[in-house]
Amino acid sequence: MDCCLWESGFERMDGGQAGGCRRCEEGGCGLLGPGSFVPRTRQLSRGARLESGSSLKLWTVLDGIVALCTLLADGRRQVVCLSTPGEVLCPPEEAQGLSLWIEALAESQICEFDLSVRVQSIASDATLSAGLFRIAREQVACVYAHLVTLGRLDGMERVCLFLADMAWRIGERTPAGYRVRLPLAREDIADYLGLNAETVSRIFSRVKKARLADFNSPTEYVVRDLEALQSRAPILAPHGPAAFDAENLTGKMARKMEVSL
Amino acid sequence: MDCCLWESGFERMDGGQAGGCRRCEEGGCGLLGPGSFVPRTRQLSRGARLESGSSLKLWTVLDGIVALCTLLADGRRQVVCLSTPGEVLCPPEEAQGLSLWIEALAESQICEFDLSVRVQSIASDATLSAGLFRIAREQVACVYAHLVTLGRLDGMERVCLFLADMAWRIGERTPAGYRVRLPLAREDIADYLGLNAETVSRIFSRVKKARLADFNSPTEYVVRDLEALQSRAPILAPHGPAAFDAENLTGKMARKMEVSL
DNA sequence: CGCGGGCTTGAATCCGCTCAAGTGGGGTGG
DNA sequence: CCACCCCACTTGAGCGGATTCAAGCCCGCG
Repeated sequence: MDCCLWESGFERMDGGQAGGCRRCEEGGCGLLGPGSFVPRTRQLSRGARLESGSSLKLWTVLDGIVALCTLLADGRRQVVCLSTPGEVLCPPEEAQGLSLWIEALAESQICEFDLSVRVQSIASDATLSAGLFRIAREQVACVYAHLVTLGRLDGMERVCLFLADMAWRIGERTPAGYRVRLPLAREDIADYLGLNAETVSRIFSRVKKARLADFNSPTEYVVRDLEALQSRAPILAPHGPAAFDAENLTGKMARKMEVSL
Repeated sequence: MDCCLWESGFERMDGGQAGGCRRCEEGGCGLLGPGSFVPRTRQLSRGARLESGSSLKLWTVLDGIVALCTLLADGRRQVVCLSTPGEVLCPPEEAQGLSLWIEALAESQICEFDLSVRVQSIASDATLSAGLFRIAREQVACVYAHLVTLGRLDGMERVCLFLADMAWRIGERTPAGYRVRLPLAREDIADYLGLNAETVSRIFSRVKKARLADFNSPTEYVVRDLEALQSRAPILAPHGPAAFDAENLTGKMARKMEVSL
């Protein structure tokens, strides 16, 4: 089953001939090329889990939102990273005795490639392994930023960064600003930010009071001034600048980077 | 300059013929093979920094201890990862606008490879890029564990995990237990653990009082019962099980992993 | 209409931080 | 050799932010 065939909403790269879809262009389908690996799409309902088991797998999120999760013995949970449509995941099976899994936080579709079926290809195909290296490298940079967030930012900063990041990733631009439909529960957000659900809720109220975002409902907010929100955190939103249109943003980014030195 | 020639203490893999040293066997020299890249050893005194700039570089720590650091605009610092002798580093230049650098936390020696000088090799050499993928992947697993530490463990747990991890990495086994010469300042430990120096000091005192470790001086401690120390944290020490002799540890690890599910 | 789950808000507690004072060991200069 | 200094570390007091526990609210659903 080809991920592009799964739903007609996903455009094929070449009009339907070879494998690969636009959503995967930068990810699985783009990297693995047409034909050599067989992708498989999966529909995940909220709470559903995927584990790579002992095999090396690669996933591209097509729709929804998924988390890479882990759980401690006493039930404490940590969301290690959040992935939104278009992003590629290739997580290790476990990290130092902590088992990891992919969990859908909302109804999601995901495209799966099992690389283990052709292990030699990985060792002998330079393009493929260079691509995997690139993916792993991006993941490293992303986790570093999140690690700094958990290690050094306070609650307000974490939440503002999260809201700005989500606006960039899944917000839709409207005349009133960025409108974001948040498909996450407070608990999920808390587990991502290293806080607890009540604290997240309280901080959302403060954000609202400070007019940094308007919450129309528990699952939707609008950001009028994304930069004001972003500037509340001393780190750039992980997915910000790339998704932003060029304008003078590069200059702004350079300035921020300078400051952060 | 070949890293093995730098100091006679580092044994060559093949008795001196081709490049590569034992310390690098699993890292730079082992991966890059003799001859194709020229390693360069550097002596770093405490506080010295290395930056990859725009080029892709790979470092193997030969001696001492180095940190991958970042700094926020207001001076908050976070140590993203700590590397001890034998470990390989290939960090991105920056993570979401946060610039990263390698900083020696004690007198250190490090072996550097500049991969940019032969960019095509990376794209066309499958063995090389597969090796880089493996390195990046290990780094991802390591950072995930640290991220969970910062997100969900309290001070005591973080410190116990740190002390156990260091015992495994740089402790020497003596009849009295593991003796560890800690070449780090309290501030550095704090920046690694997302705490502050005073808190680290206070928790060290608690650890001492609880007889989990004896501090002979601010820079040396002895752990009698490594397992007792380790069990204070609900995560395995990042570098623990591998450095531990086999005995029944695999069984214990399996049990822990089960529980953590 | 009642139920339940997720969200919000409040009160009390606890943990880590800030600020500040005190201690100890290594190094320098007299 | 000793006195002194300096810096890192330790320890204490008070504060503030996040958690816990608990109550109340909102909304969808049976």
